[in-house]
Amino acid sequence: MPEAIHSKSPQPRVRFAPSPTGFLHVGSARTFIFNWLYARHNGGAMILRLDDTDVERNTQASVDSIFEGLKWLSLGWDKPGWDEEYKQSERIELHRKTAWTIFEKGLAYRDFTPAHTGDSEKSGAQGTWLFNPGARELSREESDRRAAAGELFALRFRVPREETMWGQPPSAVRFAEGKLSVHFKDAVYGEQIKAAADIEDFALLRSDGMPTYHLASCADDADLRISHIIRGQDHLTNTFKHVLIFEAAGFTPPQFAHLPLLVAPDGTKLSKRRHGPVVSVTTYRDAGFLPDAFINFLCLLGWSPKNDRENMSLKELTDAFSLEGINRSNAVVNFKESAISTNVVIPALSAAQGRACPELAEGNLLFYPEETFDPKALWLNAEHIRGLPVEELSARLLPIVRGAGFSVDAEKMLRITPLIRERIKLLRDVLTAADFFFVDQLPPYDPAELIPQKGDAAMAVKVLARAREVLASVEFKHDPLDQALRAAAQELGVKAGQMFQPIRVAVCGRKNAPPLFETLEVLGRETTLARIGQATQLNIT
RNA sequence: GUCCCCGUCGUCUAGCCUGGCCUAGGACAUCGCCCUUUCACGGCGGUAACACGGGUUCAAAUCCCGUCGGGGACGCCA
Repeated sequence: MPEAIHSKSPQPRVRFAPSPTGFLHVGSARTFIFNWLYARHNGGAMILRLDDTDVERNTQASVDSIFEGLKWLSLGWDKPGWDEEYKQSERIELHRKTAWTIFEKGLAYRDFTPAHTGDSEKSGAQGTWLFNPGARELSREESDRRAAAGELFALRFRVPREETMWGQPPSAVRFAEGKLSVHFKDAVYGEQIKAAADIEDFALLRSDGMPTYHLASCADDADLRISHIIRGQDHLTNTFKHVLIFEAAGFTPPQFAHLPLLVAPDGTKLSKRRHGPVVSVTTYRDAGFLPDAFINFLCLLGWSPKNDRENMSLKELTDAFSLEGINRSNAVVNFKESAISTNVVIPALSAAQGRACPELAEGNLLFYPEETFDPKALWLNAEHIRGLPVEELSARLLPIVRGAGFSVDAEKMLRITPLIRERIKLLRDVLTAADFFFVDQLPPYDPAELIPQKGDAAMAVKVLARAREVLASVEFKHDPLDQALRAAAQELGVKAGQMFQPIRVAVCGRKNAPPLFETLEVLGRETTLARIGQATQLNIT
């Protein structure tokens, strides 16, 4: 895609800047989606940048996981290119340059105080700390001398403490009623004001010379000419610091839009550590969510088109999206807390199928029960599944069926698909909804299931015997089957339902299944007769 | 602790800015009925919310103040 954006251009440039310290979770995914939607709706550009300045915690596995998640979403991005990203770790010189520019203006200073040893780490309740005593007042000469002598220091931002500090204060810094304050306007949360006395002298460079997140982020956003920063609300208070950095470095701060947080049912924000794979994007993928359904679901958390529309395509979402539709209160992703710990029960699936699935039986695959997912996400996914053309749905189902160890050809799958389309919420449900189409031998079932409603064992035997005769000669097409079986029911003096039930159980191995005639049609005469034959051998009581 | 943000059915939300049309609308979930060869889909209906307390006003979910509750940020992490 050609670089056609000028700095004065009205076209927005947004970015998604995850830090690779874990898998991509649903909260980050939503941030990505909102940025993408904003860019697409306004004909702007979307940039991907890895904020990887934390060498301690970054892992390649995280990078891979993030890409895996984004790839599944299939939305893509514009810069630096598809499957490419900016890496903060490769732009450190730019960050340093920005820091020293601020320093030269006298808006940052060297702090030679040794780094915190980490004893008061957990408390997080320092509250009133603003700067280390003595560090701020150090003369430039003294500062230069100690630095030249090789003393370690952190570079700190000199947050304005008195009116005269900034010679010509930018509009973001105001003085009123004896108090200095920092201002910015958030597209979602409105006018934001914070007293400078409540902002500590945060670090720009660490004593090892590495930039901090605040510095790197702002320097990059300015350099990449980001016009709108759309991110989680957990950054709302940090934004005052960012505004200060932008102004001190001589940049115009971009527009900000903070998103309400996605929280767990207990109200706390989603955490990779606490909630684990339950909040991972790949978990949704593996369970059989359609990317567009997942996107649709996430969009509805914290944003509304305000017209009661819920089931929306990507195109509709793009057309409808606007920052004005974002609300301010946190949204709960309604998974069951119990799902967090019940994620290693794959044998249950095989058992339900009554068949050993080579891969699954190993017990290595994780299985997430339905409660892992928000009911609304499940419903939306089912809606999207029903909205898919049969060919496409079938093509998506095929690899799942094969992956579970069954062999089906595409043609048969295409005939099965319409029969289960309205009966599955997740793509993986194909394994439990259509299993009897795939196996040669039906798993054992309770013979009592063969007994029809308001009937007895004798009726089941009678029905099965007659069905066998009828099905031996009738054409295996919906209408002829329908007529023949109904006629047989009448002959036997049983209700249609009482006729169909034993047959259904005999061929499907259970009571709940797709419509009978369509099922028989796909199964074919041979399999049908074999299964009914087997049923008649059972001891029905 | 300090600062910031938020508070409408169980959940996601509309309404709030520009008070009256709100005896608060929709969706999911849940319950019941209908359709029906089972299940599902679909249709119809039910239960269910303006956190609380004061103001302002003829009139407040909507405006103001307070209380309580929840969340977030306060690091040489991001």
